[in-house]
Amino acid sequence: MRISELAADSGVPVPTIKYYLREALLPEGVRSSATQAAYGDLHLERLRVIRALIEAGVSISETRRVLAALDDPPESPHELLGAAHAAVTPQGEGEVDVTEAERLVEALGWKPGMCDANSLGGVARALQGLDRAGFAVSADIMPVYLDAVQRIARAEIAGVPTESREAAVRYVVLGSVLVEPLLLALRRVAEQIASAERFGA
Amino acid sequence: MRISELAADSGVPVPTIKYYLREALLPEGVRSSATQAAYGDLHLERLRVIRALIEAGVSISETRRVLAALDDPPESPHELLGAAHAAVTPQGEGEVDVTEAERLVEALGWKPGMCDANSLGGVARALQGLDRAGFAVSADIMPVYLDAVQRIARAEIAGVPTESREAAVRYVVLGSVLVEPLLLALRRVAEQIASAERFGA
DNA sequence: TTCGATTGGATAGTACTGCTATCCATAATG
DNA sequence: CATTATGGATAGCAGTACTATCCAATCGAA
Repeated sequence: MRISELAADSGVPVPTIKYYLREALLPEGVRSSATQAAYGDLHLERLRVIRALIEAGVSISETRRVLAALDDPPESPHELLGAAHAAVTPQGEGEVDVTEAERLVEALGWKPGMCDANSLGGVARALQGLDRAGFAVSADIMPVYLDAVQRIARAEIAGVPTESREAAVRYVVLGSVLVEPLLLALRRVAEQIASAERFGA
Repeated sequence: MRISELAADSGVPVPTIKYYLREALLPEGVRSSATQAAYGDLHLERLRVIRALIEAGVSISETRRVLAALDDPPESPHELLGAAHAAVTPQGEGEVDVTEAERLVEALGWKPGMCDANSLGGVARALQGLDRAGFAVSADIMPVYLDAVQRIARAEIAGVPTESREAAVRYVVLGSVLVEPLLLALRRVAEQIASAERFGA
């Protein structure tokens, strides 16, 4: 497959594909001469993953890290999850106090060292953002959040396919990243429905 | 309070405050002369909300719409929620097929017209993104997602304060937007814990 | 009252991101 | 042999969130 066919099949313009090649999101094709390279179905598939990640709001550099995790799977699925999360979790600038976050996630069975520092920092930064806006999450609702994310996470992790490592890699990396917009969108719809139920349409 | 005090108290540099004034995120102070204006605690509070929204990844124009919803609350809390969601829901470029999304959210008690088209479109676009990446959400997990977001939404809507309209406005607008990073961060931590439980630390 | 500092207002510049356009020598193709 | 496509390089562009500079007016301390 030549680059123009790859562009036609994927719907991504040739200059953009060249850009992804430059940015090392897409591996180079097999060179057959100085002005020719052949691309295969793997390139097409990879291109679709790239587009999905970028449209989901993942930046180029994060996408590169996610793809690196896909290409170079660590030993255990657990480390893989960490790599995928590290690739995509926004790492905040300043220091944050994680003690509140630690206290919170103890309800999930958390113990020190059980998850990477940056993920915990993400919780801490989210709490900080709410706090600085003067918004307090009520004590009634936080347990609901914790219970809900625990149900989600357990079902997701229980569903990790074990027969093939490649399948597990795909599942964990894409699942943790690409499902985020789905969950947020579903929450919005659910809020509107619950609101209609309570306040009337 | 002068602009320099506002900057000192909020931690936001003066040129940035000027920028927010230009962008109409922050209302002007009370002018006492051609080169003097007084800012009050409302400005300080507003500034904190602006920073929280922007740090949560909300763009300037979305922030402006969220603040407009805060300032100009519609009749019912239900419409308010719609306004907040419309302000902050990314509206995709192309057309999407929402029939799959409709079918999905019927499990939440959804009926035609029960939520605004763009929120449903958000679900459809998220599904499309997953699909194009070749990632299928398993039939076992989707019900867990639906159940989890429904629990979350019901608890949130049940907690809407009714005694004061202003409190309800704050709750709905900030709650729907600023809690998003918290939920995503909690999910990541919960996934890591569930993963550690299943695969060993 | 004088003089440096501050303010509002305007305008322009910056850094970054995700492309997009153009050019070129080379090489495949009809 | 003329047309077209390719890889590679470089430059440009549009959008976003600031940041910097300048100015005349005015405040406020000496």
